[in-house]
This record gives sequence, structure tokens and C-alpha cells, in this order.
Amino acid sequence: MNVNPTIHDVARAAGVSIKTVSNVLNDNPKVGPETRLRIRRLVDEMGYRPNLSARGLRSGKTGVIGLAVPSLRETYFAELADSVIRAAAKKGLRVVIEQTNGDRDLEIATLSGGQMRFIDGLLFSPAAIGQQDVDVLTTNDPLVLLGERIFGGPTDHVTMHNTSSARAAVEHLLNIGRTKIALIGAPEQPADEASSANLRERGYRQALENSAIGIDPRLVVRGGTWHRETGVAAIRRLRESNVDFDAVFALNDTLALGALRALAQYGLRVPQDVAVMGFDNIDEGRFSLPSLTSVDPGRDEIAETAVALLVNRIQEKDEKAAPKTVKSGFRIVQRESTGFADGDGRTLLST
Amino acid sequence: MNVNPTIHDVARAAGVSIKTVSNVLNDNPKVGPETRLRIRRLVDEMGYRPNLSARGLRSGKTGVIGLAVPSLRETYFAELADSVIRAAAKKGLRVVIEQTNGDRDLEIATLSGGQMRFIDGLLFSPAAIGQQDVDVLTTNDPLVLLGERIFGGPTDHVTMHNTSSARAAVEHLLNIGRTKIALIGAPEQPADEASSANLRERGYRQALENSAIGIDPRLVVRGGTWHRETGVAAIRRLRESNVDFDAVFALNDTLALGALRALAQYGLRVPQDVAVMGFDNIDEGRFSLPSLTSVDPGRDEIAETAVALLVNRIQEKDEKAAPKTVKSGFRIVQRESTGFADGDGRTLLST
DNA sequence: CTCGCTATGTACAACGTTGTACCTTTTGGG
DNA sequence: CCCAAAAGGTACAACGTTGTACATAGCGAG
Repeated sequence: MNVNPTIHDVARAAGVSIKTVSNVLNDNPKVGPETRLRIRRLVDEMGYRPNLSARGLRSGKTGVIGLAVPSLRETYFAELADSVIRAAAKKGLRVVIEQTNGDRDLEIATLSGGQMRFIDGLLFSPAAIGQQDVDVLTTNDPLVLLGERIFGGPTDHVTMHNTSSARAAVEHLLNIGRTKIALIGAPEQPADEASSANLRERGYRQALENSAIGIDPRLVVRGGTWHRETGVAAIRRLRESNVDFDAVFALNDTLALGALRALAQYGLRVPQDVAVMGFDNIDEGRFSLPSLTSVDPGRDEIAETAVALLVNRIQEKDEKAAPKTVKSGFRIVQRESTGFADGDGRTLLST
Repeated sequence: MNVNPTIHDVARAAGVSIKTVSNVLNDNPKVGPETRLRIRRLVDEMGYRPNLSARGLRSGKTGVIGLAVPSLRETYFAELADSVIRAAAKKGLRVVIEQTNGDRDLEIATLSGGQMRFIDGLLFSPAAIGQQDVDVLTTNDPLVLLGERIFGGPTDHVTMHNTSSARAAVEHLLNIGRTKIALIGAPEQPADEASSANLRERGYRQALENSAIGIDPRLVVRGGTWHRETGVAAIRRLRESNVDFDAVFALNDTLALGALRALAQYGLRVPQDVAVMGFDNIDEGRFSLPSLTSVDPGRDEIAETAVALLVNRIQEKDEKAAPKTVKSGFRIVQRESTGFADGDGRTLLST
């Protein structure tokens, strides 16, 4: 019994037809109780495990979905992948992870790639393609878009309240009395596309324009990837430009963590001299020095919703339903970097 | 052309047999140059993409490997997954990630699970099973073990120099003049199994026993998962027990980062009052406050080696080669937490 | 001009599973 | 006691691909 047994081997051993074995495996009703039991036992004994390629070929479903993200090295996506794998596991699905490295060609290749004849559907988090590429999303294969960059496309879409949560974040900084609020991680070109960066910048502008304060362009640091280095560099730029600031809104947490480090190097105390607000609420922010106030976009909710939508699309028989867009709720978790110094932080606002 | 074309559709359109199309797709030589070109063009035009289930069924290979890790929420494993996906992509393989949550039953299920009839092979990083479970590794399916916990098993194994690198790490702390070196993240029961924790603790003990200093059991904090919280708690335990310490060796970086935070809360300066050494060299450690000296186990090397070994096993025809064990090199990267305050840190020692 | 080779291609089976259609026995109601 | 229907099962094809074995044409050497 050293080689993998097939359904034929089990059937032969049980003295029944292969279809009966198949029926047992799939819990089809047309099998007598004692036959069922006997076959179950044999399956265990022989170590039979169905061949998913064969099953996939016959039934057109593999039980595997794809998740395309820029890179698991970016903490947000690692945590998102964790949530997606858990959500998928609950539905009996496995997840193949494809890293696109934020490369446009790779993203397009992933969307139209050979891969699609193997996975039942794809969760796709774009980082490079934009509104002008909306037609590459037109496909018969189940596809759910995650995040921003493309709106009104032909697919389901799970996104977050980028603008309003960013506005709420900046309002929190205003509420604690800050008036010179720097923005870091802002897009290279303001408002050139529906990226997370642009949508969040819009929230920043709205909050400041609604207040009496208004925008000081010197406080907006543009450019760079959303990594820790960029956060460090942004603070350096602000210092070198001699502009005064008492708060920093970083468009994601890794930027904010880089900023925390740079601020400390300049001898600026957080939150006394400068308050810092991040975005994403990654685990790391609970343990930084100081711990980081952040916008929590609800990763688990995003993942569960996205997987549920994808499963619906996969099961969809003939007529396709119109594309759905779901926005997950958000909350703001206040921690030390904006002056709340107790344990795990507190939820300030939630939708 | 709204439905996915098969090789039959392409063959019909080209006026050739399906086998000729197949030959083109697989770069088999027996096709004339102009036929080849014509079929290539049709494949592109029609958007033909091979069905991997069918290919997998026929050829027994799917081009997909599995990676089983405790959780992508643990930074080390997220970065390892990144490296593995990259290494696999170079060989034309995709990666399904299975999270075992450090759960023994889940780990065993993953090893013997239905999954194995679908992936070509598995990279398995155990967190719960141990030497006593060595027989669950006995399988015909290609399997490469990553990390510790089981040695001398029936499979290939990629591991690191846990003990000697930990010894080198502690020697570094001794070299900078520290004598009261705490150990955090130590195993619950000393030396009960070949876990990373035990092997690294052994290195700690060797370094101290080789010096004139010896072990002070009050400096060894046992128990807890290797997360930031545990690092925080460990420092609290040390403070509450009133034992004096001038350095901390954390058995992984997240522990160390938790420790950094707790030390700051107690007003202890790093490295002036307490030097801190981590293990894993995750990205985050380059931007913590202060940046973290750490043992770099060479994730990329580990991933490349593991994938290469797995590919060899997958291609293995009849007789199986004896199991191989490969140990990756390590280096120690010194940063601010042990007194080196310049840019990206410096490599102290490398193998 | 014919043999044998190479170059190019074809037909068919097989991989392991599930869906469809059918067949046989038992069972119970009239 | 007979017949219909339910219960339990079977046989065969099909999913899309690739390996094996064979077919045909063209061409150069003898």
C-alpha cells in the first residue's frame, strides 16, 4: 500500500462500483448505511485521499482561490492575507498567494494569466493599475477587487471609507488641539487617480478646510513608497524645510512608525511636541514607542466580505448579478501617540 | 469567444490535431516552424490558457507547492513566505499557504491531509509537533521540513545554526561589556525538545559558561508565545523580581521589540542601561527605537534552499535519495540596541 | 526509382473523478 | 397477490490534457 490509492482501489477492496465510493465521499444519499460505513472504514485504512486535479477537472472547481497583493513584506498585506486565509478556510477553500510587487505588468499578467484556469476565483488588490486599465478586469472568471484605484469596474469591489475615515482621523488631531498637521505619504501628483493616497489626502483636506485652519502646502510631504524609510525621510524633509508642525498624519502605519523613529532622533517628544496618527492599525502599532493611534479599517470584515462575494460569484450559475461594492466600517483607535496612555488603546469612533 | 477555449478549440481553428497544439505549448520539437507560429498566434488571439487541473491530472504535477506555517501574523513567517513565494516563482511554481496556528492537530492534518493530492510538495514549518511525531513525516509525497523541532526525520530539512548563532549573539553582548544578561522567550521546560527555543537557550548557556560568568537562573524568563506582549511581560517580570540586568537576549525579534517598549516604560535607556539583542532580523527592527541588533538567519537562503530541495524531490524518479539536512549561514547585524548608531547597522559576524 | 531516413504530424488511450441514465431488488398499499 | 415506487446500486461517458504508437510526405543516397 505504498502508492496513493485511487477511488478504483477502494471500490475493488469494497467490492462495489467506483460510483458508490464517490457517492460516499460526497455524501450522496443513494448508499445504504452499512455499505457507507464499510467504505468509510476502507477509505481511512487505505489512506485514500481524493485527487483534487481530477475532481477539479470533472467538476470545474478546485477549491482554491487566489489572492494577489503587492508583497507580504508589507505588514498590512501580511495581516490581510492572514485574514483572507482564515475566511477562506471557513468555507473550505485554500489560498494561493501571488505577489505582484506593485508592478503593472505583473498585475495585468496575474489578471489574465494562466493561473486563472486553476483557481476558482481571484481576490485582487491592485497597487499599480488604475482607472484607465478598467478593461483588464473584464473577465468571465470570478474576480473581487480589494482596495482602491479602480471604481465602477465590472467586478465586485470591497473597499473602505478612505476619505471619511481620514477626515475623522484629522478631526481627532484637531480635537486634541493640534493646528499644524503635517501629511506624509501624500501622492506624488495630487488627485491624479483614485488611489488610497489620494482618497485619504482628500479627507485630510476636508477636515482642515472645514475647520478655520485650512491647508498649508508646506505641511504636505509628497512622494515615496509607504514604507518605514519614507516616514523617516518625510520627517527629515519637514525639519529641513523649517516649517513648524505639531502633528503628523501618516497615510499608513509603517510610514507612521518610520516617523516616530525620526521624531525621536530629532528629540521631538510624541505626543507632547508632535502627535502622530497612522492608518491600518497593524499589530506593530500597539507596541511601538509610543504606541500608535490609527484608523482601523476592519481587515477581518474586509476579508470575510470579499471571500463571501467571491464564493457567490463562483457559485453563480448563468446570469451574472450586477457588480456589488461593499465598504467596510472603520474605527479610530487612540493610543499614546495622540495622548491616550492606557493599555490597548480606546476606540474613539466607529461606524 | 466568451467561454474559456480548450486545446480542442485551438486545434479546430488551426486545422491541426490537439496533440500538435499540445506540442507547441510544451515546446516539443516535432512541430514545423510556420505551424508553430500560427498556433502561437491563435493561442494569443483566442486567449487560450491551459487548464491546470487537466494538466495536473494527466502529468501528475500541478505546479503548486504548499507552505505550512503557524501564521502570517507572525512577522518572521510573513517574511519567510515572501521569500518562499519569490523562490518558487523563479522555478515557475505557485504557493498555497496553509496556516496551522501552532495547533498540533492542524499540523498533523496538514501533513496527511487531502491537500497532498493537489500540491506537488510541501514546505512544512512545524510549531507544535515534535520528535515523538516523527512518523507522521513518513510519506511518499515530497516534503521538506523547515526550522527545528524534528531532527533526523525521513525528509529533507533546512534549518539554521540556532545554538551557535545564539552563542555568538550572547558573546557579542559579553564583548560590549555586559555581564548580567537576561534571556527572554526561554522554553517553559528547559531542554524538553529540539525547539528553536531550546536550541537557542543552549547557545546562551554555552556563551555564559565559557565566560567566567555562568548562569543566573533568575535572569532566565520562561514561557509565553513569541509575541510582543510576551516581551513586555518578560521585562515586567524581571523588574518585579528585583534582579539586576544590563542586557537582554530575546529569542526572537518580536519579543525584543516588546522588550524595548517595556524598558522605555520603566525609564531604562537602551543601550546605555540595557543592551538588547534579537533574533530573526525582521524589517521592523531596522526602524524601532532604538534600532535592533539581531541574528540574521538568512531567510532568502533558507527559502531558496528549501524550494530547490523540494523541486529535486518532486522530480525524483524512482529511488529516493537519503534525506539531506542543510543549515543556512547566519550573521549578526549590530544596530543601536547594542550601541552601534549608524545607518543600516553593520555586520559583525557572518558564516 | 526505391529504400530508408527525417521531419511533421495524427489517433487514441489514459489520468481520477463525478453526472446521467439505467438496472435490480425490496417494500408496502390496494 | 400484484404492481408501483423507493432504495441501493451499476455502467459508461466526459472533463482537458499529454504520452505512446503509428502515419505520411519529402528527400538524398545508392
